Amino acid sequence: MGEKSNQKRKYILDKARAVFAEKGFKNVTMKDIVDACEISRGGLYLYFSSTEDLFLEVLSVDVSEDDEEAILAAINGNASAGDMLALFLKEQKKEILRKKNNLTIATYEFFSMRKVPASDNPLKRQFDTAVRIVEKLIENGIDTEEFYCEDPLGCARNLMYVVEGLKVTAGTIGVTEEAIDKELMFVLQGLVPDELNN
Amino acid sequence: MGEKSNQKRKYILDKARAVFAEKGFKNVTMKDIVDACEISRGGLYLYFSSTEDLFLEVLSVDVSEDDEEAILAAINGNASAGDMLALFLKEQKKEILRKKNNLTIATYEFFSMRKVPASDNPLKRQFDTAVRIVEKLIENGIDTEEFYCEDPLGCARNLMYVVEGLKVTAGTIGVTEEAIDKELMFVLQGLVPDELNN
Amino acid sequence: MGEKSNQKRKYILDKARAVFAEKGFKNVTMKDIVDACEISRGGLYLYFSSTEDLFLEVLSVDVSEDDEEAILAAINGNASAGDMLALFLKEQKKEILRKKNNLTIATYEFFSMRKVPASDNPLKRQFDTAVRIVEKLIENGIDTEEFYCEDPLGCARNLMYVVEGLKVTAGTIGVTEEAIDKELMFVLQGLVPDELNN
Amino acid sequence: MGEKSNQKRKYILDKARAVFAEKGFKNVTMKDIVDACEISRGGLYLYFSSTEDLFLEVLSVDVSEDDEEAILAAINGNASAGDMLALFLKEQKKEILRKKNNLTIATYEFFSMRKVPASDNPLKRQFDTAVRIVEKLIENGIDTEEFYCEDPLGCARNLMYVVEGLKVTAGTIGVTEEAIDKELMFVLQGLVPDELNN
DNA sequence: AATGAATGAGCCTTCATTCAT
DNA sequence: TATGAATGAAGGCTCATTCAT
Repeated sequence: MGEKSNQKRKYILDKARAVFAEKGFKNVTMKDIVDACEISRGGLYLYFSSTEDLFLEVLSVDVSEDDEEAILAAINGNASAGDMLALFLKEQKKEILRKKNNLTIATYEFFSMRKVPASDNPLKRQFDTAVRIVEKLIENGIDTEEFYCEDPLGCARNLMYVVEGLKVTAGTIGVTEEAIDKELMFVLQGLVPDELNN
Repeated sequence: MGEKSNQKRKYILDKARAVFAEKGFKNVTMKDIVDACEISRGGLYLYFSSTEDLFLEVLSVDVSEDDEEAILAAINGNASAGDMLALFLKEQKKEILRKKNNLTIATYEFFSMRKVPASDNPLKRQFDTAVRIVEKLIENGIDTEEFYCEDPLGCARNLMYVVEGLKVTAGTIGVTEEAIDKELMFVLQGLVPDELNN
Repeated sequence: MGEKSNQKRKYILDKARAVFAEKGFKNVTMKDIVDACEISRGGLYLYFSSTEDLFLEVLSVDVSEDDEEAILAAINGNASAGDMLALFLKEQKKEILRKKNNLTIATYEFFSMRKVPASDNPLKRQFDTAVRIVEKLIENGIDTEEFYCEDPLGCARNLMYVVEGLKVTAGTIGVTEEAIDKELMFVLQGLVPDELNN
Repeated sequence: MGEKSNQKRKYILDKARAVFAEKGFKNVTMKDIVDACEISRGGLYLYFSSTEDLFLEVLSVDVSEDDEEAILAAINGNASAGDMLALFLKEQKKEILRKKNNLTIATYEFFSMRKVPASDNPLKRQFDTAVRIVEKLIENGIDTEEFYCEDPLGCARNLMYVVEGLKVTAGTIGVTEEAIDKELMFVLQGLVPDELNN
């Protein structure tokens, strides 16, 4: 039972994610979810009591699944720092570009309305986690002399704000893959020791 | 009477701005505006026919008032490049921080839903304009040897993406003034000739 | 004053007639009238207090202007009975066919909703008047041996019910001019002495 | 449940019919229907999405139930032509007179507003069908020498236009049963061989 | 657990009517 | 007289939520 109902929860969250990604937050109705899941109205309420409830859960699944493992990989990894940072940025790029599965705007919509204490704010957790990962990677790179940087934390934060800016731009103005590459490259350039830049 | 009704339009737009700033775009109903303006339902429709209509007008007031003069200042200015860039960033900072009057999230919401041809997209125009201004300022700074930078355009873009990221973060997670300063400083640091950095 | 305002009343009624003819009764708003007359909202209310008021007046103008003179013509006329009946039917046909000026449907709409005492009902007055005219013409025709008919009143009523049927059909299904001719001819046929029919 | 919801559809259509009969088409709001049915606003929308939708369904129920069987009766009947025509007219009379259930005016209103291609126009179909039935009956009557008529089709059409005129008059001016009898009798009179008329 | 019909609150929009000028 | 901005009632429609089965 608990098992079965857990499976169904996951099933619903998965479908709901797609709906939020497509329509944002406010435009999504319980009916949209019901339709996407092909279950009954009453059925949905057995698992989730509102779109807010659903959205928060969708987000937390996202964070825990995606980023936790990234953290582990970053810390336990045995690849070179440069390679790992490249990998990390590739993931970010994929996230920026993915059309049909991007919760960015829905997330902005959602959190712009409610005053969530910072500690509970999954958005903040996600951002901070990413910064810490990048910082770690840069430090590793400095140790192996792949990178040069006087302020790894500042640099990590700079990178993540740029990523944030790109995400939002992608969802509104639109960005090309080339534009993203150019932007990320610009930041990375600052990490490479001068003699290697030429 | 054209005069009077024009005044009322402005009054409504002003109140509406505050509402959009507080609630974003999708969460705003005509009723919200009506309540904020303390006018009748029918009265509002005399001036604006939908929240979209309202929002676009609010935006266009914004753009024309703020940015045009900034462009002029940048081009005709006789202050030093560094001062002018500082001034520009101070404006951006004010924009990022203003709580009760920040349309960032509403704007993202709005434009994430419709496919506006890039050329018509005020968001894009605003962004591109800002980048050009910053690029120009950096180039001036290089001429006067205040700055050092090998890629003024890339640097300008980097700065504006960071600003974009900060705006969105301010509207969702929240940022402190110190955090903004730190972030902008980090970028500026990269512009200062090395010998001056110490 | 009285003179001037009387002129304006007529002007408004004339414009209103066209509007009712085009849109029926219920679909017409005071704004429609105001627009058609190119006067102000408040101005209209100085003359008429509702669309009902307007419509009733439009109708009574219609009746008095059109039919009264027809009555006179019928009674005082010196043309032959056959010619006069032909003339009368030509008028009816014009009425049935006129697209842009036909109050039939509006009238049905209007009177189907309110219980107007028969004596006040302009629709009834109009119908009865027409029947009396036709009856009179038939009787004249019998006197001059142009017509043969044992029941002039019955025949007149039959004719007018057919006209009524044609009007309504014209406004809903649509009828061609030929169809009207055929129908009216069929009725007239019954009035012509047998020997003349061949 | 398809069963149950079908029952409710019929229930609503039945109540709606009465409302349309009383108020015509344009004067009817969804709220009127809701009140008549004593269901909730939302509940009605579960079954019908507009008054147009409702009205068309009310009409189609009407047509299919009433007229189809009349056609069959007319063609397969074994009664005398005179009896059958009398029966047919009795039906028409009932239709003309029924107060609480007469869709005539509503139907006129409805179809006067939209341009329905003649072939799709149920009003036209109904009229044409009736004419054909009457024509057939007259022809039968001629065969059995009950009737005399040189133009059965013309005569049938004349009858139906009179019926149409009577319907509309009943819905607006009002007619008594006697008036209807008189009118129909007048038409029938023309069908009876002269020697029988005396 | 699951269903989906039903409810009613709430927003949208239009329009008759008023009223200060 | 004449204007037209302003109001508020009324009807349209959607949707979260409940509940009998």
